[in-house]
Amino acid sequence: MVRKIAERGDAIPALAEIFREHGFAGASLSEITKRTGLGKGSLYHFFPNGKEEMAQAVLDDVAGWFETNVFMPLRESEDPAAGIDQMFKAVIRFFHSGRRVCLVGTFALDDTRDRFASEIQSYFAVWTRVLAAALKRRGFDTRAARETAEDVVAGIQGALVLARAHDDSALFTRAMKRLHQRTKGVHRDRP
Amino acid sequence: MVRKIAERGDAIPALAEIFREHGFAGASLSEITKRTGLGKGSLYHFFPNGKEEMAQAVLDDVAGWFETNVFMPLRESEDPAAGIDQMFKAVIRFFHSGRRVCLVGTFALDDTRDRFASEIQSYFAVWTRVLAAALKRRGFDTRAARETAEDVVAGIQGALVLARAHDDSALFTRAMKRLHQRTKGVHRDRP
DNA sequence: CAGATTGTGTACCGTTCGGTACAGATCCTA
DNA sequence: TAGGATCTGTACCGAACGGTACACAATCTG
Repeated sequence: MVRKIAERGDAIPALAEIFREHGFAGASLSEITKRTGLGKGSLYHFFPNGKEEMAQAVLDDVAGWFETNVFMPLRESEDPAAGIDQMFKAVIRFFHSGRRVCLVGTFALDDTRDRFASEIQSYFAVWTRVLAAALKRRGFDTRAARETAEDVVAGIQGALVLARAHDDSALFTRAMKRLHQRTKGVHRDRP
Repeated sequence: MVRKIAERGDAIPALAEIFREHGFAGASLSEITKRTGLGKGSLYHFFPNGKEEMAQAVLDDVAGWFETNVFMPLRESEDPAAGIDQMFKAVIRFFHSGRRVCLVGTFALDDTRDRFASEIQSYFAVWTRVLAAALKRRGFDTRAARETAEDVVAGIQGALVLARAHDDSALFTRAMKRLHQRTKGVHRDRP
């Protein structure tokens, strides 16, 4: 009757999706048991601190994914342009071309932020910092690199909001293309 | 014992703030009664359909504010640059320099969007459209106007996310300055 | 195979949830 | 000042909430 198959990590993708869809407050235990396939017993065995610990685990998982697939390429690519290319590829893949929302952004907007302030803060801070460094290596001066990095990270978050508001993933990919272009230096709005 | 002072509209600013802070799911009736000062009786007298109707009223109110303070200036200013100036002034004021979150953006991100899909969609659609028209009048060609408008609206939403993540309103005002600059035409990232 | 460790289902806890019912207070109109 | 319309506090509802307790099953270790 009992399945011993489950590991803690197996639940995390489902948990992530639930928090993305409903936010922290809206993610109910009943939905969590349903979608993870884990009963309350297992859930509280793996996450003794309940929902908060589940969300924490998801945030860690996201941070790890970004570290590997976004930050590391930005830091370690010999050619900074290649690192930035990889960043955009990874972002488009991770957010399912705008059909998937940013969990950290969602948490940042409501009072959930207070529970996970440092994780949320560092997610964006690290992203902005490593992107700015890559832009600098690419020839941007310090100030322009920092500003452009901020604009790009904000632009991605904003594009996710708009894409979801319009239920239009093409909007997202178009926005990514333009942001990518901006990382290449002088940019004209009026051709 | 009973105060007859209350009008439906009096509750809306408090309701808006509550939904901004907690999202739709997280906004509990107990907090709503506390912060509006209205008992359940009054609340359900003014909003027979409960929370959903309260949120609807708040969305209408926001739409009205933007119509007056953002969209109308963009549409009707003789000088489109002046209209855009007014837009940024209004946005900075409305969002309290980034200390206040966008209610519509918050709703857009989680499953609350499904309840208010058309209101959310049209908020962003109208904004983008009237801004693009102003940019066109300012000399942008059709395509650049549309793209820049999309980038600016997304940029504002993203800046709100980042400002709140970092609890840093200066980040928001800086971002607004740069977005404003972009509405003035050719733009350089690498000076 | 014994015994600890790990994982799981179920019943249950008190609390809070959104929402309803309704008597009565207050206000508006005439 | 009468009487209807509008507003409000309170008591209450069933359901769902997050979380706990615990017996027991599966697995791992020796």
